[in-house]
Amino acid sequence: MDPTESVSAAGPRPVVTRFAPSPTGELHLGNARTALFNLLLARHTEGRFVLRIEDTDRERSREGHTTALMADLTWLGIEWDAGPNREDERGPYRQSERAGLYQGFFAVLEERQTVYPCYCTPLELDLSRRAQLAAGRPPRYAGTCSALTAAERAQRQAQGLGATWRFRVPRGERVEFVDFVHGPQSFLTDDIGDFVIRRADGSAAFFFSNAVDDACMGVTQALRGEDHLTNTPRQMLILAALGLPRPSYGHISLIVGADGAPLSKRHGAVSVREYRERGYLPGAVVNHLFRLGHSSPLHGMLTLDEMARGFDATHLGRAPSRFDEQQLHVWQKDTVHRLSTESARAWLAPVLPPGLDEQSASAFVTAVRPNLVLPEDARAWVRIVFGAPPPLEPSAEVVVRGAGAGYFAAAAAAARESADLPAIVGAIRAATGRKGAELYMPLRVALTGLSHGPELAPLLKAMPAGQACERLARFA
RNA sequence: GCUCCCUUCGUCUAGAGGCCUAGGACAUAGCCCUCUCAAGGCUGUAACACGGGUUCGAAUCCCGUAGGGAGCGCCA
Repeated sequence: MDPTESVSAAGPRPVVTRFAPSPTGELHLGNARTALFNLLLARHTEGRFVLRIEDTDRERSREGHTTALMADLTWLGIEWDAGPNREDERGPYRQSERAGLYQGFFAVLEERQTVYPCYCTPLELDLSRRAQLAAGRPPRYAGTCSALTAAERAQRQAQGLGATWRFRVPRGERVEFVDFVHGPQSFLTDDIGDFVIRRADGSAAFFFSNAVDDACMGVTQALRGEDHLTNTPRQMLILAALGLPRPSYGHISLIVGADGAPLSKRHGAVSVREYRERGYLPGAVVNHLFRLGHSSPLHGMLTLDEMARGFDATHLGRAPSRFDEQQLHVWQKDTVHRLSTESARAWLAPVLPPGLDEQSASAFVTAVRPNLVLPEDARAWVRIVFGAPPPLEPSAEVVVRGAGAGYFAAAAAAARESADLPAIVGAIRAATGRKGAELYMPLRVALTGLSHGPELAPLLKAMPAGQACERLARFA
């Protein structure tokens, strides 16, 4: 089936996708990919992409995380049509501001008696779970409070026990749906315990708020992490009980580390922020994510628009994909090579010598950029170009000695006139008759201390006035 | 423990029973170009997790095994 086509009685509906993070931490690479794919899925047609902040857990949600999350998405170039800072009639887009709406739908469920109050304490529930696990059974809610009489409820309430509200899961039924990534799915309701949809403090729990919001916001495709796959029947049950439409669901596998284990701190950086701080560019990150768990006949660096055009939800992979930093490096290198001089200068600003004028900075950036992947790679070249004359590595020593004083006398004389490579090389050639590597290598080595590095001509131009001449004269 | 998901070159993947001697991209190796590195060009190495079926024919369908992952929360 084509998931980009959602058909209702009224005909094809425009696609609405969403990214619904909870602001309990930094934007994880896996979530960033989910956001990207949802954006692309919407943009592939003329659909809408919405950002919804799932901050119903007051203890763990922090406003700072929401701000950071949006900043990271924006940095990646992921822009939403509606969200916390772009409210419209379907909002508000923070769940913490939707309590009234949840209350309304909750009242419907209460009236239809598909929910009931549960007075079990966390301790009791924990004990029950352990006991079931120990007995080799699935740790499901035992149904202790499912058949309480009005009198029993009143009694518990009188004892001052707080109540959560559980959804009464029908017995002996089958919930089926077609996951647009994994294909047909079928679950037995008997495997699902009655679950909490309203916490003791009155707030809406995930299964409930998430499902209700998808319906209310007109979401047509819910593309999310595979960790939600087995939870989907619960949400379908809620939506069905409420008579609300459900989106079609698609679940993408999680991103794992190089060792195949779930991406975690021990793999190094896992958040978008960390990559940004290390100097990775958004285009590189996004191009890498685009290929993770998704295949496209398109090759090479793509813009978000090109990705959107080429995005194909039928080509979403089912297997977990590894986040391979080596592949990210390839995209990063490519991105760096394509930067305009101004952008490259800004990108390298943190490692450039303080107070360097714009023109010198541009010359430097132009010279070294082809050899960089990350800003830190430029540090060595900053030292070589702007610092004290670099010491010669042993092999370089040999090269310099082999060239002889006459070589460097000619070189220094020419360099005194200008930092123009052809002119300097021409003078040396005339004086020594050397050519090829014999001609160039002593020059490189005397100037940089190394036998490898960026092209000499731009490097020469990047050096402060008189620097080249000085370094060459050392060996004359 | 139970339920569910997953397994093709190093990596991302194409693959819907014969078009597969398994294709592509990146990585990698060699060569060319070249003052070195990078870039570019050319050529190469490299995979169907395993075992059984079904079939004239299986990467593809079925069963099992192994390995990985998720869910079963007053987290989302």
